[in-house]
Amino acid sequence: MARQARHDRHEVLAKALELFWSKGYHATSLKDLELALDMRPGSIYAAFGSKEALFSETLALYAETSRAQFVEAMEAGPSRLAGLANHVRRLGCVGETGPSRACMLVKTLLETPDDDATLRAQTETLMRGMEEMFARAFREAQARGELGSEADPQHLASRLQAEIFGLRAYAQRTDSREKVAQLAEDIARDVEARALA
Amino acid sequence: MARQARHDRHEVLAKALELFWSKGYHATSLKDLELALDMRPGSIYAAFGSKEALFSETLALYAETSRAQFVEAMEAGPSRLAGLANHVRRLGCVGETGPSRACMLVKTLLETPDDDATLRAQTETLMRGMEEMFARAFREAQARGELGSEADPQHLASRLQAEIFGLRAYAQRTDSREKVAQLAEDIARDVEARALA
DNA sequence: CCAGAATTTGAGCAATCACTCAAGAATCAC
DNA sequence: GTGATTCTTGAGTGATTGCTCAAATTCTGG
Repeated sequence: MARQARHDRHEVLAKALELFWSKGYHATSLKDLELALDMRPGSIYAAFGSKEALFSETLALYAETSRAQFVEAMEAGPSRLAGLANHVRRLGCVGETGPSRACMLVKTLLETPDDDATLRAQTETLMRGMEEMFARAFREAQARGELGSEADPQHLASRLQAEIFGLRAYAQRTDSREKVAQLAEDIARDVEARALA
Repeated sequence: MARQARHDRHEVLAKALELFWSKGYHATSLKDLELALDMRPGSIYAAFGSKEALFSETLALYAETSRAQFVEAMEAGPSRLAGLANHVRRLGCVGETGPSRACMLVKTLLETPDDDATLRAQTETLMRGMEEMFARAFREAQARGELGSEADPQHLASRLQAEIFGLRAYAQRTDSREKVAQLAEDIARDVEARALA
């Protein structure tokens, strides 16, 4: 048959994710990638095709990881609204884990020029996916009677996503984990406060 | 004496602002600047010293413009809280004016690598300045009895800034001006709702 | 031990990057 | 006009960019 690959694809993607998330797409050079992945340009291109394609896979991995974290937080909560609040509170504790505090999707959205339609479309799709998960959680909360029937789950989802965007961008600004945790607590309380008495 | 300069410095800065705000620092090349400013590299460097220095001046201009808009919104409102709400509602109508919907300070914060201490420090300073203006407005609202004495103006300012970060990042995501305006309205109402009856 | 398939290597490609500088052009006082 | 001063020009700098590809390497089946 053939020679076996030296690198595990998933591990390589994880390393690339760390680098891209930390530095952003434009500021990450192939030299940086060669060092971080311990691969020479030929191998990188044989495996992923281009810097942009690698970044794209990386972004998908990020979104999938985020999704998993959300599901975990939802399952931990006694109710749908509590699950959402859990998720927000956990986001308030960033910095111990990831290479950046800000959401990688937001970083990508803000640094992607208008003319790069492909990457922009992918980011938009992944963001809509996240928002749709929030919307579903709110819808289920409504169906379970946690939420009043006059509430608009889709709108609540948009609002929550915007607040999370803001929380994490602010987290990138400040060094105070305490302050970020406090902001997350505020948002989580607002979510819980929508519950019917 | 000497030859007079062909370009007005302020106009040039405004053009550079538009370009940098639209494309981001890294994605903007000197070729782009030469075209947008109608200046050759020699003139650009004679006038500003470096790409980074030009960007820095540009960022300061952006912050100053934002500050002026905030002051205008505050003066338009019958009260401090109303002024803050005005400001938020106006931010919900972005897209008609600027080259990007997202805040340039946030874009810069998210694309600036950790090792670029200078630019990071400038961004942080400008952001703190904005937050401080919010804090002062809340403090004045408290002094005027618009706000309960148990409220924490500094914290309210942080929260508002995070919400604005999120609103504008979300605005970059969606095409629906209507949705953005709705989110801005939500935030504005929350500010007004803190008023004592 | 070998033929062949799969993978890795790294020198090197054209293009672009931010930037420089000697020369030319424009405007002043006289 | 003339000389002095300032600004603009644009070809060209070395470095770096994303990327290629022929050769070397490492594996498998027979």
